[in-house]
Amino acid sequence: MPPATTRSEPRTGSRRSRPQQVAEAIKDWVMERGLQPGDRLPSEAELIDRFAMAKGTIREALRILEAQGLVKSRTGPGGGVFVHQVSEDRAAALLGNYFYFQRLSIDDIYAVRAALEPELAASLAGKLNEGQLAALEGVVARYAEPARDAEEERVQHMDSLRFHALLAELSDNALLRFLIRFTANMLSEVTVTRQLYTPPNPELWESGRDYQARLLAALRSGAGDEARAIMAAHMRSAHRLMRAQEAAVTRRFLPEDGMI
Amino acid sequence: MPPATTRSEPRTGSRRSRPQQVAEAIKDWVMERGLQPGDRLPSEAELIDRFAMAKGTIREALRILEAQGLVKSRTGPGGGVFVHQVSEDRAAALLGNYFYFQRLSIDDIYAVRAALEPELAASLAGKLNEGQLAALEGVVARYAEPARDAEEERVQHMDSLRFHALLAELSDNALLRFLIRFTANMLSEVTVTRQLYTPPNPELWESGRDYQARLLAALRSGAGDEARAIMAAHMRSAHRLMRAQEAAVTRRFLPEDGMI
DNA sequence: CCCAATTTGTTCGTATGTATC
DNA sequence: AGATACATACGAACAAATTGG
Repeated sequence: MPPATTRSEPRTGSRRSRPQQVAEAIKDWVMERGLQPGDRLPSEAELIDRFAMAKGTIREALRILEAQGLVKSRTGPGGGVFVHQVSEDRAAALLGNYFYFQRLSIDDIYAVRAALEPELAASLAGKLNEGQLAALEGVVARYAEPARDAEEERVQHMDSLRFHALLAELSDNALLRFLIRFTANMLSEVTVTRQLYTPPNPELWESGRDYQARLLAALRSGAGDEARAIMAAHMRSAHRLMRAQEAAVTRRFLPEDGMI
Repeated sequence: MPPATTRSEPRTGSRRSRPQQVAEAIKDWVMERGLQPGDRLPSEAELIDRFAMAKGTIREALRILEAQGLVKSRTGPGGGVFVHQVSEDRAAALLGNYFYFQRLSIDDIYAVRAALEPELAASLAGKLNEGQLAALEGVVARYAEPARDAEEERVQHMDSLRFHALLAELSDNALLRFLIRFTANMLSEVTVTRQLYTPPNPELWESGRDYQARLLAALRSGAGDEARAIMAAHMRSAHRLMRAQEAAVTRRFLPEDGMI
Protein backbone atom coordinates (compact mmCIF):
# COMPACT_ATOMS: atom_id res chain seq x y z
CA MET A 1 0.00 0.00 0.00
CA PRO A 2 1.33 3.45 -0.88
CA PRO A 3 2.70 5.79 1.75
CA ALA A 4 0.29 8.14 3.49
CA THR A 5 -0.25 11.25 1.42
CA THR A 6 1.77 13.79 3.36
CA ARG A 7 4.01 13.06 6.26
CA SER A 8 5.10 16.57 7.24
CA GLU A 9 4.21 17.27 10.85
CA PRO A 10 2.06 20.32 11.45
CA ARG A 11 3.86 22.87 13.59
CA THR A 12 1.49 23.42 16.49
CA GLY A 13 -0.22 20.12 17.19
CA SER A 14 -1.90 17.43 15.18
CA ARG A 15 -3.94 19.47 12.71
CA ARG A 16 -5.25 16.40 11.01
CA SER A 17 -8.49 14.94 12.23
CA ARG A 18 -8.37 11.69 14.10
CA PRO A 19 -9.97 9.66 11.33
CA GLN A 20 -7.28 10.93 8.96
CA GLN A 21 -4.57 9.94 11.40
CA VAL A 22 -6.10 6.53 11.87
CA ALA A 23 -6.41 6.09 8.10
CA GLU A 24 -2.73 6.85 7.68
CA ALA A 25 -1.77 4.61 10.54
CA ILE A 26 -3.71 1.75 9.00
CA LYS A 27 -2.09 2.46 5.66
CA ASP A 28 1.37 2.32 7.21
CA TRP A 29 0.45 -0.78 9.16
CA VAL A 30 -0.62 -2.53 5.97
CA MET A 31 2.55 -1.47 4.18
CA GLU A 32 4.84 -2.64 6.95
CA ARG A 33 3.40 -6.13 6.79
CA GLY A 34 3.33 -6.04 3.00
CA LEU A 35 -0.33 -7.03 2.93
CA GLN A 36 -1.65 -7.77 -0.53
CA PRO A 37 -5.05 -7.26 -2.16
CA GLY A 38 -7.48 -9.70 -0.62
CA ASP A 39 -5.76 -9.75 2.77
CA ARG A 40 -7.97 -8.93 5.71
CA LEU A 41 -7.53 -6.01 8.04
CA PRO A 42 -8.38 -6.22 11.73
CA SER A 43 -12.10 -6.04 12.36
CA GLU A 44 -13.74 -2.79 13.41
CA ALA A 45 -13.90 -4.10 16.95
CA GLU A 46 -10.17 -4.85 17.00
CA LEU A 47 -9.34 -1.47 15.53
CA ILE A 48 -11.49 0.22 18.17
CA ASP A 49 -9.43 -1.61 20.76
CA ARG A 50 -6.02 -0.95 19.22
CA PHE A 51 -6.54 2.73 18.61
CA ALA A 52 -8.70 3.21 21.69
CA MET A 53 -11.19 5.25 19.72
CA ALA A 54 -14.90 5.29 19.20
CA LYS A 55 -16.54 3.23 16.55
CA GLY A 56 -17.58 6.26 14.51
CA THR A 57 -14.00 7.49 14.33
CA ILE A 58 -12.71 4.15 13.14
CA ARG A 59 -15.46 3.90 10.59
CA GLU A 60 -14.70 7.35 9.21
CA ALA A 61 -11.08 6.30 8.82
CA LEU A 62 -12.14 3.21 6.92
CA ARG A 63 -14.34 5.34 4.69
CA ILE A 64 -11.38 7.51 3.81
CA LEU A 65 -9.42 4.45 2.72
CA GLU A 66 -12.42 3.09 0.88
CA ALA A 67 -12.94 6.36 -0.99
CA GLN A 68 -9.37 6.08 -2.20
CA GLY A 69 -10.12 2.58 -3.42
CA LEU A 70 -7.59 0.99 -1.08
CA VAL A 71 -9.93 -1.17 1.00
CA LYS A 72 -13.34 -2.72 0.68
CA SER A 73 -15.69 -3.95 3.39
CA ARG A 74 -18.05 -6.87 3.44
CA THR A 75 -20.65 -7.70 6.07
CA GLY A 76 -21.39 -11.04 7.62
CA PRO A 77 -19.24 -13.92 8.87
CA GLY A 78 -15.98 -14.11 6.98
CA GLY A 79 -16.57 -10.47 6.23
CA GLY A 80 -14.47 -7.56 7.35
CA VAL A 81 -12.27 -4.97 5.74
CA PHE A 82 -9.95 -6.13 2.98
CA VAL A 83 -7.03 -4.62 1.15
CA HIS A 84 -8.18 -3.79 -2.34
CA GLN A 85 -6.32 -2.99 -5.51
CA VAL A 86 -7.32 0.43 -6.76
CA SER A 87 -9.25 -0.09 -9.97
CA GLU A 88 -8.41 1.82 -13.12
CA ASP A 89 -11.89 3.28 -13.19
CA ARG A 90 -11.62 4.64 -9.71
CA ALA A 91 -8.16 6.04 -10.34
CA ALA A 92 -9.45 7.76 -13.45
CA ALA A 93 -12.45 9.16 -11.59
CA LEU A 94 -10.29 10.50 -8.77
CA LEU A 95 -7.86 12.09 -11.21
CA GLY A 96 -10.77 13.48 -13.19
CA ASN A 97 -11.86 15.36 -10.08
CA TYR A 98 -8.62 17.31 -10.24
CA PHE A 99 -9.15 18.43 -13.80
CA TYR A 100 -12.76 19.35 -13.24
CA PHE A 101 -11.73 22.80 -12.08
CA GLN A 102 -8.79 23.15 -14.46
CA ARG A 103 -10.71 23.99 -17.62
CA LEU A 104 -8.76 21.87 -20.05
CA SER A 105 -8.99 22.89 -23.67
CA ILE A 106 -9.14 20.65 -26.71
CA ASP A 107 -5.61 21.83 -27.46
CA ASP A 108 -4.36 20.79 -24.04
CA ILE A 109 -5.70 17.28 -24.37
CA TYR A 110 -4.52 16.84 -27.92
CA ALA A 111 -1.02 18.02 -27.05
CA VAL A 112 -0.77 15.03 -24.73
CA ARG A 113 -2.55 12.58 -26.99
CA ALA A 114 -0.36 13.60 -29.91
CA ALA A 115 2.70 12.80 -27.84
CA LEU A 116 1.55 9.51 -26.35
CA GLU A 117 -0.53 7.74 -28.97
CA PRO A 118 2.18 7.51 -31.65
CA GLU A 119 4.55 5.91 -29.15
CA LEU A 120 1.90 3.41 -28.20
CA ALA A 121 1.33 2.54 -31.86
CA ALA A 122 5.05 2.10 -32.46
CA SER A 123 5.45 -0.09 -29.41
CA LEU A 124 2.66 -2.42 -30.48
CA ALA A 125 3.71 -2.92 -34.11
CA GLY A 126 4.39 -6.57 -34.79
CA LYS A 127 3.48 -7.57 -31.24
CA LEU A 128 -0.21 -8.30 -31.71
CA ASN A 129 -1.69 -11.67 -32.50
CA GLU A 130 -4.50 -12.31 -34.98
CA GLY A 131 -7.19 -12.30 -32.31
CA GLN A 132 -6.17 -8.89 -31.05
CA LEU A 133 -5.96 -7.46 -34.53
CA ALA A 134 -9.38 -8.93 -35.32
CA ALA A 135 -10.88 -7.30 -32.23
CA LEU A 136 -9.52 -3.93 -33.33
CA GLU A 137 -10.91 -4.43 -36.81
CA GLY A 138 -14.24 -5.27 -35.24
CA VAL A 139 -14.40 -1.89 -33.56
CA VAL A 140 -13.40 -0.10 -36.75
CA ALA A 141 -16.14 -1.94 -38.62
CA ARG A 142 -18.74 -0.38 -36.33
CA TYR A 143 -18.32 2.90 -38.11
CA ALA A 144 -17.89 1.71 -41.63
CA GLU A 145 -20.83 3.81 -42.74
CA PRO A 146 -21.06 7.58 -42.32
CA ALA A 147 -23.46 8.77 -39.67
CA ARG A 148 -26.86 9.92 -40.84
CA ASP A 149 -27.72 12.10 -37.88
CA ALA A 150 -26.14 13.74 -34.86
CA GLU A 151 -27.00 10.87 -32.54
CA GLU A 152 -25.40 8.30 -34.83
CA GLU A 153 -22.36 10.46 -35.09
CA ARG A 154 -22.15 10.71 -31.33
CA VAL A 155 -22.13 6.92 -31.09
CA GLN A 156 -19.48 6.67 -33.79
CA HIS A 157 -17.37 9.22 -32.04
CA MET A 158 -17.51 7.17 -28.84
CA ASP A 159 -16.65 4.01 -30.79
CA SER A 160 -13.68 5.75 -32.29
CA LEU A 161 -12.40 6.66 -28.85
CA ARG A 162 -13.01 3.05 -27.87
CA PHE A 163 -10.61 2.04 -30.61
CA HIS A 164 -7.88 4.01 -28.91
CA ALA A 165 -8.81 2.63 -25.51
CA LEU A 166 -8.67 -0.91 -26.87
CA LEU A 167 -5.28 -0.25 -28.41
CA ALA A 168 -3.99 1.07 -25.10
CA GLU A 169 -5.29 -2.03 -23.36
CA LEU A 170 -2.86 -4.10 -25.42
CA SER A 171 0.19 -2.31 -24.13
CA ASP A 172 2.14 -3.92 -21.32
CA ASN A 173 3.08 -0.49 -20.00
CA ALA A 174 0.54 0.19 -17.24
CA LEU A 175 1.40 3.88 -17.12
CA LEU A 176 1.00 4.45 -20.84
CA ARG A 177 -2.12 2.33 -20.85
CA PHE A 178 -3.75 4.37 -18.14
CA LEU A 179 -2.78 7.76 -19.53
CA ILE A 180 -4.05 7.05 -23.01
CA ARG A 181 -7.35 5.74 -21.77
CA PHE A 182 -7.66 8.67 -19.40
CA THR A 183 -6.97 11.32 -22.02
CA ALA A 184 -9.43 9.68 -24.40
CA ASN A 185 -12.04 9.77 -21.66
CA MET A 186 -11.29 13.38 -20.85
CA LEU A 187 -11.71 14.24 -24.47
CA SER A 188 -15.09 12.56 -24.68
CA GLU A 189 -16.20 14.32 -21.52
CA VAL A 190 -15.12 17.67 -22.85
CA THR A 191 -16.85 17.06 -26.12
CA VAL A 192 -19.96 15.91 -24.33
CA THR A 193 -20.17 18.78 -21.89
CA ARG A 194 -19.45 21.27 -24.64
CA GLN A 195 -21.90 19.57 -26.98
CA LEU A 196 -19.34 19.29 -29.68
CA TYR A 197 -20.05 17.20 -32.79
CA THR A 198 -23.39 18.93 -33.03
CA PRO A 199 -22.86 19.81 -36.68
CA PRO A 200 -22.35 16.41 -38.37
CA ASN A 201 -18.87 16.19 -39.75
CA PRO A 202 -18.39 13.57 -42.48
CA GLU A 203 -14.81 14.66 -42.96
CA LEU A 204 -13.90 13.63 -39.41
CA TRP A 205 -15.49 10.25 -39.95
CA GLU A 206 -13.75 9.69 -43.26
CA SER A 207 -10.27 10.63 -42.18
CA GLY A 208 -10.50 8.76 -38.88
CA ARG A 209 -11.63 5.61 -40.62
CA ASP A 210 -8.88 5.88 -43.19
CA TYR A 211 -6.10 6.42 -40.66
CA GLN A 212 -7.21 3.56 -38.48
CA ALA A 213 -7.30 1.15 -41.41
CA ARG A 214 -3.79 2.09 -42.44
CA LEU A 215 -2.67 1.87 -38.83
CA LEU A 216 -3.97 -1.68 -38.51
CA ALA A 217 -2.05 -2.68 -41.60
CA ALA A 218 1.17 -1.24 -40.17
CA LEU A 219 0.57 -2.93 -36.83
CA ARG A 220 0.08 -6.25 -38.56
CA SER A 221 3.19 -5.97 -40.71
CA GLY A 222 5.30 -4.86 -37.75
CA ALA A 223 6.27 -1.50 -39.24
CA GLY A 224 6.81 0.44 -36.03
CA ASP A 225 8.00 3.71 -37.50
CA GLU A 226 5.21 3.68 -40.00
CA ALA A 227 2.63 3.00 -37.29
CA ARG A 228 4.03 5.92 -35.30
CA ALA A 229 3.86 8.23 -38.29
CA ILE A 230 0.32 7.22 -39.17
CA MET A 231 -0.89 7.74 -35.63
CA ALA A 232 0.86 11.10 -35.46
CA ALA A 233 -0.84 12.21 -38.65
CA HIS A 234 -4.14 10.85 -37.34
CA MET A 235 -3.78 12.93 -34.19
CA ARG A 236 -2.92 16.09 -36.11
CA SER A 237 -5.87 15.57 -38.39
CA ALA A 238 -8.34 14.79 -35.62
CA HIS A 239 -7.10 17.76 -33.64
CA ARG A 240 -7.51 20.10 -36.58
CA LEU A 241 -10.99 18.85 -37.38
CA MET A 242 -12.04 19.04 -33.77
CA ARG A 243 -10.89 22.61 -33.51
CA ALA A 244 -12.74 23.50 -36.67
CA GLN A 245 -15.81 21.86 -35.22
CA GLU A 246 -15.41 23.74 -31.97
CA ALA A 247 -15.21 26.94 -33.94
CA ALA A 248 -18.35 25.95 -35.83
CA VAL A 249 -20.20 25.23 -32.61
CA THR A 250 -19.09 28.51 -31.14
CA ARG A 251 -20.26 30.35 -34.20
CA ARG A 252 -23.62 28.74 -33.79
CA PHE A 253 -24.12 30.40 -30.47
CA LEU A 254 -23.31 33.87 -31.69
CA PRO A 255 -26.21 36.22 -32.41
CA GLU A 256 -27.78 35.38 -35.73
CA ASP A 257 -27.83 38.88 -37.07
CA GLY A 258 -24.27 39.06 -38.20
CA MET A 259 -20.74 38.75 -36.96
CA ILE A 260 -19.26 40.64 -34.12
CA MET B 1 -17.88 19.38 -9.16
CA PRO B 2 -17.31 16.26 -11.23
CA PRO B 3 -20.04 13.69 -11.71
CA ALA B 4 -20.33 10.87 -9.19
CA THR B 5 -17.94 8.08 -10.05
CA THR B 6 -20.26 5.38 -11.37
CA ARG B 7 -23.91 5.77 -12.04
CA SER B 8 -24.85 2.23 -13.13
CA GLU B 9 -27.66 0.89 -10.98
CA PRO B 10 -26.94 -2.36 -9.17
CA ARG B 11 -29.35 -5.09 -10.22
CA THR B 12 -30.86 -6.23 -6.94
CA GLY B 13 -31.12 -3.15 -4.77
CA SER B 14 -28.92 -0.30 -3.68
CA ARG B 15 -25.59 -2.07 -3.20
CA ARG B 16 -23.81 1.11 -2.27
CA SER B 17 -23.70 2.04 1.37
CA ARG B 18 -25.71 5.01 2.48
CA PRO B 19 -22.71 7.25 3.08
CA GLN B 20 -21.64 6.61 -0.49
CA GLN B 21 -25.08 7.45 -1.77
CA VAL B 22 -25.15 10.61 0.30
CA ALA B 23 -21.70 11.58 -0.93
CA GLU B 24 -22.84 11.22 -4.52
CA ALA B 25 -26.05 13.10 -3.83
CA ILE B 26 -24.09 15.98 -2.31
CA LYS B 27 -21.74 15.93 -5.29
CA ASP B 28 -24.67 16.16 -7.68
CA TRP B 29 -26.31 18.83 -5.57
CA VAL B 30 -23.14 20.92 -5.69
CA MET B 31 -22.83 20.47 -9.45
CA GLU B 32 -26.43 21.41 -10.14
CA ARG B 33 -25.97 24.73 -8.40
CA GLY B 34 -22.54 25.20 -9.94
CA LEU B 35 -20.97 25.85 -6.55
CA GLN B 36 -17.36 26.96 -6.73
CA PRO B 37 -14.38 26.37 -4.45
CA GLY B 38 -14.94 28.31 -1.25
CA ASP B 39 -18.71 28.03 -1.37
CA ARG B 40 -20.31 26.58 1.70
CA LEU B 41 -22.34 23.42 1.85
CA PRO B 42 -25.29 23.03 4.21
CA SER B 43 -24.22 22.40 7.78
CA GLU B 44 -24.16 18.89 9.17
CA ALA B 45 -27.42 19.56 10.97
CA GLU B 46 -29.11 20.71 7.77
CA LEU B 47 -27.78 17.70 5.87
CA ILE B 48 -29.10 15.42 8.60
CA ASP B 49 -32.49 17.02 8.11
CA ARG B 50 -32.49 16.94 4.31
CA PHE B 51 -31.35 13.37 3.97
CA ALA B 52 -33.16 12.22 7.09
CA MET B 53 -30.12 10.30 8.24
CA ALA B 54 -28.06 10.06 11.35
CA LYS B 55 -25.08 12.23 12.08
CA GLY B 56 -22.63 9.38 11.69
CA THR B 57 -23.87 8.56 8.22
CA ILE B 58 -23.65 12.15 7.08
CA ARG B 59 -20.20 12.48 8.56
CA GLU B 60 -18.97 9.38 6.78
CA ALA B 61 -20.29 10.82 3.52
CA LEU B 62 -18.42 14.05 4.12
CA ARG B 63 -15.26 12.08 4.86
CA ILE B 64 -15.55 10.36 1.53
CA LEU B 65 -15.73 13.70 -0.24
CA GLU B 66 -12.90 15.04 1.86
CA ALA B 67 -10.68 12.06 1.04
CA GLN B 68 -11.21 12.85 -2.63
CA GLY B 69 -10.12 16.41 -1.94
CA LEU B 70 -13.46 17.84 -2.98
CA VAL B 71 -14.51 19.44 0.31
CA LYS B 72 -12.87 20.70 3.46
CA SER B 73 -14.41 21.28 6.87
CA ARG B 74 -13.71 23.97 9.41
CA THR B 75 -14.97 24.10 12.97
CA GLY B 76 -16.25 27.11 14.83
CA PRO B 77 -18.69 29.86 13.94
CA GLY B 78 -18.61 30.66 10.25
CA GLY B 79 -17.26 27.16 9.89
CA GLY B 80 -18.86 24.31 8.03
CA VAL B 81 -18.12 22.23 4.97
CA PHE B 82 -16.75 24.03 1.94
CA VAL B 83 -16.24 23.11 -1.67
CA HIS B 84 -12.54 22.70 -2.25
CA GLN B 85 -10.44 22.57 -5.37
CA VAL B 86 -8.55 19.30 -5.54
CA SER B 87 -4.88 20.10 -5.10
CA GLU B 88 -2.26 18.77 -7.45
CA ASP B 89 -0.51 17.02 -4.58
CA ARG B 90 -3.63 15.18 -3.56
CA ALA B 91 -4.44 14.23 -7.14
CA ALA B 92 -0.93 12.88 -7.55
CA ALA B 93 -1.15 10.94 -4.29
CA LEU B 94 -4.49 9.41 -5.24
CA LEU B 95 -3.21 8.44 -8.67
CA GLY B 96 -0.03 7.09 -7.11
CA ASN B 97 -2.16 4.67 -5.12
CA TYR B 98 -3.25 3.09 -8.38
CA PHE B 99 0.28 2.44 -9.55
CA TYR B 100 1.44 1.12 -6.22
CA PHE B 101 0.32 -2.37 -7.17
CA GLN B 102 1.17 -2.08 -10.86
CA ARG B 103 4.94 -2.60 -10.63
CA LEU B 104 6.06 0.04 -13.09
CA SER B 105 9.47 -0.45 -14.58
CA ILE B 106 12.04 2.20 -15.40
CA ASP B 107 11.27 1.50 -19.04
CA ASP B 108 7.56 2.11 -18.55
CA ILE B 109 8.11 5.50 -16.97
CA TYR B 110 10.72 6.58 -19.47
CA ALA B 111 8.52 5.60 -22.39
CA VAL B 112 6.05 8.21 -21.18
CA ARG B 113 8.62 10.81 -20.18
CA ALA B 114 10.37 10.46 -23.52
CA ALA B 115 7.09 11.21 -25.26
CA LEU B 116 5.93 14.12 -23.09
CA GLU B 117 9.03 16.07 -22.08
CA PRO B 118 10.20 16.96 -25.60
CA GLU B 119 6.77 18.38 -26.42
CA LEU B 120 6.86 20.45 -23.27
CA ALA B 121 10.28 21.79 -24.17
CA ALA B 122 9.15 22.68 -27.68
CA SER B 123 6.03 24.42 -26.42
CA LEU B 124 8.00 26.60 -24.01
CA ALA B 125 10.73 27.75 -26.41
CA GLY B 126 10.68 31.51 -26.74
CA LYS B 127 7.81 31.85 -24.28
CA LEU B 128 9.77 32.27 -21.07
CA ASN B 129 10.81 35.59 -19.56
CA GLU B 130 14.19 36.31 -18.02
CA GLY B 131 13.00 35.64 -14.48
CA GLN B 132 11.76 32.19 -15.37
CA LEU B 133 14.94 31.35 -17.26
CA ALA B 134 17.00 32.57 -14.33
CA ALA B 135 15.06 30.36 -11.93
CA LEU B 136 15.77 27.35 -14.13
CA GLU B 137 19.44 28.24 -14.29
CA GLY B 138 19.43 28.51 -10.52
CA VAL B 139 18.33 24.90 -10.20
CA VAL B 140 20.90 23.72 -12.72
CA ALA B 141 23.62 25.54 -10.79
CA ARG B 142 22.86 23.41 -7.76
CA TYR B 143 24.59 20.49 -9.39
CA ALA B 144 27.43 22.28 -11.11
CA GLU B 145 29.93 20.08 -9.29
CA PRO B 146 30.01 16.29 -9.49
CA ALA B 147 28.82 14.50 -6.39
CA ARG B 148 31.49 13.20 -4.05
CA ASP B 149 29.45 10.52 -2.36
CA ALA B 150 26.20 8.60 -2.74
CA GLU B 151 24.24 10.97 -0.53
CA GLU B 152 25.32 14.00 -2.52
CA GLU B 153 24.40 12.24 -5.68
CA ARG B 154 20.99 11.41 -4.30
CA VAL B 155 20.39 15.09 -3.62
CA GLN B 156 21.59 16.04 -7.09
CA HIS B 157 19.35 13.46 -8.61
CA MET B 158 16.36 14.97 -6.81
CA ASP B 159 17.40 18.47 -7.91
CA SER B 160 17.61 17.26 -11.46
CA LEU B 161 14.06 15.97 -11.28
CA ARG B 162 13.09 19.31 -9.78
CA PHE B 163 14.37 20.96 -12.91
CA HIS B 164 11.85 19.02 -14.93
CA ALA B 165 9.10 19.77 -12.45
CA LEU B 166 9.90 23.47 -12.61
CA LEU B 167 9.86 23.39 -16.37
CA ALA B 168 6.47 21.70 -16.33
CA GLU B 169 5.19 24.37 -13.96
CA LEU B 170 5.76 26.94 -16.68
CA SER B 171 3.43 25.28 -19.13
CA ASP B 172 -0.08 26.63 -19.45
CA ASN B 173 -1.34 23.15 -20.26
CA ALA B 174 -2.63 21.83 -16.93
CA LEU B 175 -2.76 18.26 -18.20
CA LEU B 176 0.80 18.22 -19.51
CA ARG B 177 1.99 20.02 -16.39
CA PHE B 178 0.47 17.44 -14.10
CA LEU B 179 1.60 14.41 -16.07
CA ILE B 180 5.20 15.51 -16.30
CA ARG B 181 5.42 16.30 -12.63
CA PHE B 182 3.72 13.04 -11.80
CA THR B 183 6.00 10.89 -13.93
CA ALA B 184 9.06 12.61 -12.50
CA ASN B 185 7.77 11.84 -9.01
CA MET B 186 7.07 8.25 -9.89
CA LEU B 187 10.58 7.91 -11.19
CA SER B 188 12.09 9.27 -8.01
CA GLU B 189 9.92 6.93 -5.97
CA VAL B 190 10.98 3.95 -8.00
CA THR B 191 14.61 4.91 -7.75
CA VAL B 192 14.29 5.46 -4.05
CA THR B 193 12.49 2.24 -3.25
CA ARG B 194 14.86 0.28 -5.43
CA GLN B 195 17.90 2.06 -4.02
CA LEU B 196 19.11 3.02 -7.41
CA TYR B 197 22.00 5.46 -7.81
CA THR B 198 23.90 3.52 -5.20
CA PRO B 199 27.02 3.26 -7.36
CA PRO B 200 27.95 6.93 -7.99
CA ASN B 201 27.61 7.66 -11.66
CA PRO B 202 29.57 10.71 -12.86
CA GLU B 203 28.50 10.04 -16.41
CA LEU B 204 24.83 10.56 -15.52
CA TRP B 205 25.70 13.82 -13.83
CA GLU B 206 27.80 15.06 -16.72
CA SER B 207 25.39 14.29 -19.50
CA GLY B 208 22.39 15.61 -17.58
CA ARG B 209 24.12 18.87 -16.84
CA ASP B 210 25.23 19.27 -20.42
CA TYR B 211 21.80 18.61 -21.89
CA GLN B 212 20.07 20.96 -19.53
CA ALA B 213 22.48 23.79 -20.32
CA ARG B 214 21.94 23.37 -24.05
CA LEU B 215 18.20 23.13 -23.48
CA LEU B 216 18.15 26.44 -21.62
CA ALA B 217 19.98 28.10 -24.50
CA ALA B 218 17.43 26.78 -26.97
CA LEU B 219 14.54 27.86 -24.76
CA ARG B 220 15.97 31.35 -24.55
CA SER B 221 16.57 31.70 -28.25
CA GLY B 222 13.11 30.37 -29.08
CA ALA B 223 14.32 27.39 -31.09
CA GLY B 224 11.39 25.05 -30.53
CA ASP B 225 12.49 22.15 -32.70
CA GLU B 226 15.96 22.30 -31.26
CA ALA B 227 14.61 22.29 -27.71
CA ARG B 228 12.49 19.25 -28.56
CA ALA B 229 15.46 17.43 -30.04
CA ILE B 230 17.71 18.23 -27.09
CA MET B 231 15.13 17.05 -24.60
CA ALA B 232 14.52 13.88 -26.61
CA ALA B 233 18.23 13.13 -26.60
CA HIS B 234 18.40 13.92 -22.91
CA MET B 235 15.63 11.44 -22.21
CA ARG B 236 17.25 8.72 -24.28
CA SER B 237 20.55 9.29 -22.53
CA ALA B 238 19.09 9.40 -19.03
CA HIS B 239 17.06 6.29 -19.73
CA ARG B 240 20.09 4.42 -20.99
CA LEU B 241 22.23 5.43 -18.05
CA MET B 242 19.49 4.58 -15.60
CA ARG B 243 19.11 1.14 -17.06
CA ALA B 244 22.84 0.59 -16.92
CA GLN B 245 22.77 1.68 -13.32
CA GLU B 246 19.91 -0.65 -12.55
CA ALA B 247 21.92 -3.45 -14.06
CA ALA B 248 24.92 -2.43 -11.98
CA VAL B 249 22.85 -2.43 -8.82
CA THR B 250 21.43 -5.81 -9.65
CA ARG B 251 24.92 -7.16 -10.26
CA ARG B 252 25.90 -5.92 -6.84
CA PHE B 253 23.43 -8.19 -5.18
CA LEU B 254 24.66 -11.29 -6.92
CA PRO B 255 26.96 -13.62 -4.98
CA GLU B 256 30.49 -12.26 -4.86
CA ASP B 257 32.22 -15.42 -5.91
CA GLY B 258 31.82 -15.08 -9.63
CA MET B 259 29.20 -14.63 -12.29
CA ILE B 260 26.29 -16.92 -12.81
C1' DC C 1 -36.37 -22.80 5.04
C1' DC C 2 -35.26 -21.14 9.21
C1' DC C 3 -32.07 -20.12 12.87
C1' DA C 4 -27.97 -18.60 14.99
C1' DA C 5 -23.56 -16.50 14.83
C1' DT C 6 -20.56 -12.94 13.04
C1' DT C 7 -19.38 -8.76 11.13
C1' DT C 8 -20.37 -4.36 9.14
C1' DG C 9 -23.99 -0.64 8.92
C1' DT C 10 -26.94 2.94 11.19
C1' DT C 11 -29.06 5.59 14.84
C1' DC C 12 -29.42 8.62 18.83
C1' DG C 13 -28.07 11.20 22.89
C1' DT C 14 -24.48 13.54 24.94
C1' DA C 15 -20.22 15.71 25.58
C1' DT C 16 -15.96 18.08 23.97
C1' DG C 17 -13.09 21.03 21.05
C1' DT C 18 -12.47 25.13 18.34
C1' DA C 19 -12.93 29.44 16.19
C1' DT C 20 -15.59 33.91 16.00
C1' DC C 21 -17.74 37.87 17.99
C1' DA D 1 -13.90 36.59 29.21
C1' DG D 2 -18.08 34.79 27.90
C1' DA D 3 -21.58 33.43 24.56
C1' DT D 4 -22.40 31.35 20.24
C1' DA D 5 -22.11 28.26 16.31
C1' DC D 6 -20.16 24.92 14.35
C1' DA D 7 -17.53 20.42 13.66
C1' DT D 8 -15.59 16.49 16.30
C1' DA D 9 -15.72 12.53 19.21
C1' DC D 10 -17.72 9.08 22.31
C1' DG D 11 -20.76 5.02 23.72
C1' DA D 12 -24.48 2.14 23.78
C1' DA D 13 -28.07 0.15 21.34
C1' DC D 14 -30.18 -1.66 17.27
C1' DA D 15 -30.47 -3.02 12.20
C1' DA D 16 -28.98 -5.42 8.11
C1' DA D 17 -26.27 -8.69 5.52
C1' DT D 18 -23.96 -12.95 4.98
C1' DT D 19 -22.54 -17.58 6.13
C1' DG D 20 -23.16 -22.17 7.94
C1' DG D 21 -25.85 -25.60 10.40
